Amino acid sequence: MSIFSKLKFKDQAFRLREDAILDATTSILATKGFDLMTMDDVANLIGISKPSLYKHFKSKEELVGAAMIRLLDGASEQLAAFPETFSAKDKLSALLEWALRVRLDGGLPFLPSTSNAVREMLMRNLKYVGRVIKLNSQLEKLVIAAQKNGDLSSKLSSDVILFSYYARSCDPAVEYLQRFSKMDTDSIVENMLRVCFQGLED
Amino acid sequence: MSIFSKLKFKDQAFRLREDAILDATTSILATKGFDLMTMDDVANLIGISKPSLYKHFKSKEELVGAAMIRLLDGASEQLAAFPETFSAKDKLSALLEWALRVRLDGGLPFLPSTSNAVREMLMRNLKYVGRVIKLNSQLEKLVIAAQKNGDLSSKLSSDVILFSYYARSCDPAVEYLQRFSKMDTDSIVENMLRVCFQGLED
DNA sequence: GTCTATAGCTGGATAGAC
DNA sequence: GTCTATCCAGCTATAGAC
Repeated sequence: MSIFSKLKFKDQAFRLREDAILDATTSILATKGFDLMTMDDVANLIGISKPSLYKHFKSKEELVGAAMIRLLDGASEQLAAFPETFSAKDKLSALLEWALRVRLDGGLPFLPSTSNAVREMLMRNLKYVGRVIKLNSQLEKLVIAAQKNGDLSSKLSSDVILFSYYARSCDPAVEYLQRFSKMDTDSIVENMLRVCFQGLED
Repeated sequence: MSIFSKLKFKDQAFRLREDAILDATTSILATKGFDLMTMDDVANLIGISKPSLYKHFKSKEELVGAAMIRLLDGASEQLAAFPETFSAKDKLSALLEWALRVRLDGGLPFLPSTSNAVREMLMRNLKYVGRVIKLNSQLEKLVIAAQKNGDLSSKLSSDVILFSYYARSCDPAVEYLQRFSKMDTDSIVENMLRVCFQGLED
């Protein structure tokens, strides 16, 4: 028992600390973005020194990659947990709602939407790319199924729908509404979903 | 004549060079973003030295501010040039189309959408803020008029519509479609406009 | 006004003591 | 594994020669 439990305990503590590091990283990424986030920021926020941080993640790229992977895994979990009674469009809507709430709660947007450099960096991270491909193929199937149902427009190609769907998960209108209007979280989410699926007309 | 024309000539050459600098700045901003754009990048692209660049713009912030101001002025010009036969919604649609085409042609997105730091920097630029306020008030009036017409939804607050409209002008789906699909510029614009106003359903 | 050269600073990453 | 101290590259901005 002794050795194994000790290892296990160490491993647990290690994982807990890594999770704390990723929490800090996520929070800073969400506010400052990749370029302005420094390793000192992360280390200071959790009260360790920079070299200690580098014992856990050997580069800034790897650290950010790990945070993004955790986010994608969260999305996959959500998707898997939706009841089978949900239609394809229900699932897409519910997942977008989850992503918007994560962001409104100080979390990350899915996509490094503006920065080519960040996207390219992530695309060199095989683990991350694997997660993206898996999630993307699931969502693509949902889009196509919803189009067959008539729940999403058949006048649009599935590419257009899928990319626009991704874009809504990191729509800057969310932050503008949070900052400049008096709307509460639920109203913002409700309105963003409506705009996504019904558009600005009607 | 001599003195005046000489001054005028110098002034003209100066303006031409400034325009070239702003073109270079715009192009680099569009690809690398603010944080990764260096003053060396700008100077090298137009073949002058960095100190010469600083003779024209006394800081990176001022340079980027000037580029953004020129962009906003372009938008205002467009808006003023639309025929009076256009409805409020026609104008909003045509202006969004113009913005999307500018971006597809390698230009800047309107908003520093992701980066708080860039937005805050711009908000310290009074000239820029003045342009934003002016354009915003024009667009707000158009939105409200279009809602009265029934051309835009009255179930949404004008804030939600306006912020979502801004967001569409820097929608990352544009770049994704340009990069990963085989669609041509006109099709991308057409689809983006449709998604903006009609949404993903229908 | 244009350049070369450099100051001054910041941030990613590491050496080496404990 | 943790820290202090430091290296080194790259960037903004400027001094000073021509």
